[in-house]
Amino acid sequence: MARYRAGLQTRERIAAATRDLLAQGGLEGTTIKAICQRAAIRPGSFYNLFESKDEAILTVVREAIEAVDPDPEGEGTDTITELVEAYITFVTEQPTLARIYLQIAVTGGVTDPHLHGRIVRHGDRRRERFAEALRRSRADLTPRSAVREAERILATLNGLALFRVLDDGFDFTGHARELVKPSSPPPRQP
Amino acid sequence: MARYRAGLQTRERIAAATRDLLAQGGLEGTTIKAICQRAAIRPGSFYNLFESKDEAILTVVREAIEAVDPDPEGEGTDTITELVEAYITFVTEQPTLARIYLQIAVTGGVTDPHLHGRIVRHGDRRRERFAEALRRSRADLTPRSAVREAERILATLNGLALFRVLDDGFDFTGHARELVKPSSPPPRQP
DNA sequence: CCAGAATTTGAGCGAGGACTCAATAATCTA
DNA sequence: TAGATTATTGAGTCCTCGCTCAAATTCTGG
Repeated sequence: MARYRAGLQTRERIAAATRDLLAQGGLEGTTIKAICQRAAIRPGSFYNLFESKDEAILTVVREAIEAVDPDPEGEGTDTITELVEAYITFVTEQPTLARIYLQIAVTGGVTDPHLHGRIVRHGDRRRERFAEALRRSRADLTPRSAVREAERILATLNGLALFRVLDDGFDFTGHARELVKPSSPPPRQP
Repeated sequence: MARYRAGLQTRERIAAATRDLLAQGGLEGTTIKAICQRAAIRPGSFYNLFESKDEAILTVVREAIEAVDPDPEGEGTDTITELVEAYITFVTEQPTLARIYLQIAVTGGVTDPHLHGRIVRHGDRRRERFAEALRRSRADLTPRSAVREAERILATLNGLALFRVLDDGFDFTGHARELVKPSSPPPRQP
């Protein structure tokens, strides 16, 4: 589809425009017209480089999620703390994309069966990843109980992200860090 | 607006149709056409009984928010276990409303400022309620730490509900009950 | 039963959405 | 540089959306 330099550059401009629009106005304000305006192109160019509007949006969301992955190679060396920190970064530095991420999980999961499959698979992978990280640091955990605790931690993280979406002032970071440091009381530096 | 029996009944049918559609396909799939089709009426009737599409949606949303609150009188006698059990009942017996409840938590907060206010106020009330119940059963908690733990529990509950929305088989009830019985291992009756 | 009010109908409006396509221009490869 | 491929254009299609309204029908209190 895109093979020449010009096309690849334009594709990047479109992605950037989509990213900006999503970040400032959510799904609602992200129209083809707006994307084209911001990327300084005409609709025909958009559809020469992207299959559909959804493809552009999913591209941006996937990029955002991957950009924050502490272990993109999948070496299985990441710790639970690193995984949580990655999520903290994602939620605090890309709050709107985080909202879209949750939005797609709740709404898109029901509408489109293909998207639903993607989301479920992503969730499974994520749960396994957390469970493995847990077992690496705590040998006493059985595979079963590691999965269970991974589920609890992930649920809490998502729920906390939900609060943060509603209230910018919510202490998402502090809450999330406490999750993986349950033994010691919250530190205080006077 | 609606004064005769026929009108009141139709109004209820429209609300039910809106509720079902919201749960099924989210805001996206909830169009006037779809609502009318499901309620077996024509658009004119809809607009004779509702000001706008938003009014119908807000009606359903208000119902969902109120359904999550088991003790609207606020007598201040409920325990944390009762509150969690109420949420379990809500999620498992009213999955439709539960899904809507989560959807508006993610999406509704941004678009409509009036709705945003409602959601935030609901969240504040709920957080205080959980915190007070916690303090009643555990005298050692400071007001501050009670609120903090209430936030954590509520976040986890919402996150678990999100998983449950995506996967009917997810053990929401078991997870939720473990949250308020952290000291003892899960009981087993042979 | 009847007059007035409420309810229902259904074609259709204007706006805005995603998307198309034939023609032209730009770019790369051999 | 010629030929082939890709990129860009932009007017325009088709669709669906929320919503309207005059006319017909149904309901209810007196």
